[in-house]
Amino acid sequence: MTTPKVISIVGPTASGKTGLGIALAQALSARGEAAEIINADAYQMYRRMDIGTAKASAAERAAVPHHLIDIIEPGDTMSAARFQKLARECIAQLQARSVRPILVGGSGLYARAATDDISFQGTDAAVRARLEERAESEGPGALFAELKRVDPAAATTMDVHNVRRTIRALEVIEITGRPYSASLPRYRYVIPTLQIGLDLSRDVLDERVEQRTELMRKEGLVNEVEGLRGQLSVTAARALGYEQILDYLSGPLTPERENEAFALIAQKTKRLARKQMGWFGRDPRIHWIDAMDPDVVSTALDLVDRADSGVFETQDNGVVQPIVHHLGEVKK
RNA sequence: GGCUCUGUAGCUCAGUUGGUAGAGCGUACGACUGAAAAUCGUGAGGUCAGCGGAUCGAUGCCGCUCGGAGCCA
Repeated sequence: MTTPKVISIVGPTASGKTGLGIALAQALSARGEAAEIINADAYQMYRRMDIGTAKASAAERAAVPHHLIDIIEPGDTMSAARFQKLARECIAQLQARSVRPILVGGSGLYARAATDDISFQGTDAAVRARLEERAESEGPGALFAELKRVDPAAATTMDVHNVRRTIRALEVIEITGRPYSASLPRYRYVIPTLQIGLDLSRDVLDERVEQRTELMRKEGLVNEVEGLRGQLSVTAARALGYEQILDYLSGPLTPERENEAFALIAQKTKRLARKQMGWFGRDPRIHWIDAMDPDVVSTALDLVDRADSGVFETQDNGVVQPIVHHLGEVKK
């Protein structure tokens, strides 16, 4: 018998990924197959950032083991490359114990880093610092012009104003001596995986986002952020929800400003959901199921069985047309 | 009731010494490999509150109407 496929649950924020992951793990173990969860959500890796990142509750985590949650301090920074290493080690360890890994997370790049044919090229603080300095002194145009000269293919996938990505591309070229464009990722699994996407219409999603934002407020997001003030890394301070509350806390604490902060969080969360829909909607290998379906778990279980039997192999190699789904559909 | 200010994109506002308008945010669509809840690109959207007047021509000038804000009574 071959190793069962890794399950990766993806989809926009507030679509129910956490709940489905846990329910699926329980359903699998109910029929004698051990399964545990690996978090693939960039911000749930930070300790003490609980409410705003919508982590699984203590009870849920007691019911099914979770990995890669609460692994760094709020002052630290995660990266896709570091996550890739951690996630692959974790997958290997679980599989060695005959436990099926269920990846759960909405950070598209992270989910792909775990299972796809992507290799990160390393980084060099000195090289990066020099490039950043040049961007300051010579302007982003000069750097982009250089990228265009040394790696025209890479230059076409970005923009003059995107300094961050331009710097990264030049850094990789300098470190490896090869074009940045030589190592672009493809939609190809390196670890056999079944991706399950949770799909739902925009109006339902928007409503769920609003409810969840309100819930975060009631659960004490403001207090949580207040307790973390001054301890957050640049990255952690940009987390959705945290950035807005930090801004609120830096001014007069009026009810009006608090309302505005939460309205902004809901608005930006909806935008994040749309971005995630776009990112995941592009991957032809994802098998979409209706998040509102009362039988999501059995539908997902059925997908797992079919994936294990190999019927998706052709499609998951990107040969077949993507499955029809209604991600991004605007209800008339 | 009187005086002053004010009404421009979904929101906050620029602007035109009269030649039918812009920005930021939002929104839609898109790119994306070491911060990815990041970073960045493109587009849609406005009878410039309404009506009338003078003008070759009004969003801009004049008058009235309607709606805001403030001051004085």
